[in-house]
Amino acid sequence: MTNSRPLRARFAPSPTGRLHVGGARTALFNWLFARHHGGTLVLRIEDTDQERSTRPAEAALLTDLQWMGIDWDEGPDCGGPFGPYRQTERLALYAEHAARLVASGDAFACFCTDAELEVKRQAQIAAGGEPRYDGTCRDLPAAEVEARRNRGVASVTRFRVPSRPVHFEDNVRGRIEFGADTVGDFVLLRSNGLPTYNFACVVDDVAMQITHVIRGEDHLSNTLRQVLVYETLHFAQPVFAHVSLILGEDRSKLKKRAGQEGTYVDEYRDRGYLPDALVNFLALLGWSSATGDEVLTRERLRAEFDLGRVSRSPAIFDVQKLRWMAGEHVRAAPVAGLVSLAQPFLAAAGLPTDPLRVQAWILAFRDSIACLAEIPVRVRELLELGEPEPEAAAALQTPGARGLLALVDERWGTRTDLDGAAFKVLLQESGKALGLKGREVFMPARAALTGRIHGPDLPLLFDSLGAAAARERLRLHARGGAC
RNA sequence: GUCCCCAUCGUCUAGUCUGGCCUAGGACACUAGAUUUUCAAUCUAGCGACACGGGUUCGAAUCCCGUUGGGGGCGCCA
Repeated sequence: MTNSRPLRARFAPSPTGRLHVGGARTALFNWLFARHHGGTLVLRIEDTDQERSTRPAEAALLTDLQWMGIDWDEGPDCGGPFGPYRQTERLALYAEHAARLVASGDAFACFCTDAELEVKRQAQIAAGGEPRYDGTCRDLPAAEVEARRNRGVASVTRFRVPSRPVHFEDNVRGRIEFGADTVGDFVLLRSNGLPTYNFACVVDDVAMQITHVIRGEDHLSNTLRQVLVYETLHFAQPVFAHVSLILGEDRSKLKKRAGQEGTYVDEYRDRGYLPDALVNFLALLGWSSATGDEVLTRERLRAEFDLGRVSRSPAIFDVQKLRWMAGEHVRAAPVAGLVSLAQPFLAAAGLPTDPLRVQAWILAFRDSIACLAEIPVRVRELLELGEPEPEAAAALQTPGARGLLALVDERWGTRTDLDGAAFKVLLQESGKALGLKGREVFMPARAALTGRIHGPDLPLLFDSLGAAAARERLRLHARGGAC
């Protein structure tokens, strides 16, 4: 169902909690799609659940999206020609359409209570059937409706579901068909006057002239209901695209409830992952580049994104692969950028943040980290020199080790211009003078400097430590020094 | 239970629409080797999959049917 209207996509979260990776992926696909085609992206807040929606959650949502580099053209914060963009601020619109449906006989008042409905549902399930509204109030005479209203009995407005099969075209799945009578009459307006999701969603997508609805597969059966509403209201339907879900390691839907570690976007921000890395990883969950490449910049993602390459089967969120990809992005990032991103993490850990030192640390550790929160951990390990590990102690006991360190110290003399590269030269020359092999000179030096036998390149380590600290540690083990 | 969706290495996937180029390609992880002063990074190699059963066809991972398995929905949540 292509049309020539200008392309408008939307992301419509409910502000009921933190943004989780599934929602983030949906937002990302919409963003990628809109930006790829030069269309408009709308951010709509679906806050009709007053119990659970909060303003702080909404603010957090925007923060998370912005951190990911997902921007929108119309939304609650920036307005737009089809606002307002919070559903609770559009109630008159829903009421109006609901009234139209009631007037045409396509909707009716229902006085059943929650408790009554729940009992019926349980009975239907027990009887081995599908739980659904049984039509109790479907054909109440107008006078009876009036009478109950006058008595002050609470009511909801239900959609009179027509008894006919429904089908729609899905951009990633093809034709989807539902037989007649697969759903019962569903609620349009609650007793408190607020619309339900399936109603508000249709009214708004139409009012906001949305042309493409890209959302999770969990909405497939909602789309059935929504299409019914589109049809009876004679609204033009958008193109639907249902993206498969992201599953947890237990293969079940990644729920908003407290789940496994790493299911919320803010966790990645807090850990100092590069947003482009998360974006890259999420994009590859259910989509792939035609080139087969996997480590992709945001620009390439945007240039190559294509709904036709979105996969139908669900994907499990593989934290291990995300960590690898995050590391790739760290290695590809400009050092200056990493320095400023690392500074807050160092400051929070009470560590120095002067740019030159931070740069030395970045250079030393960037090959082995996935996120910036790992920097202070590594720096602390480096700065806090404890007892040498057994292997390091052994390296310091090798014949010539202490003599070497002493010679280095002696040749170092009063020079103050020593950096990592110069230190390496000094080491090598001293070793040569004593007839030592590469390993015999580097291992004792490493052991003296860090108390360990593994770690980054020695010159990088030297610069990370600073000449003064390095020399101090060297002298500790030079000649007959204590252990 | 019922409706809908899905089904390729442990995981993400290419290939499926437009059957043959697929004795199924890549990536993560894992294993081994190379390289390096060590670790990491990097490079090379190895391991490893078309869920099953029927069709259709000269030929099927690709099309059809069934089975099984997995997921999602079935709310005055979204």
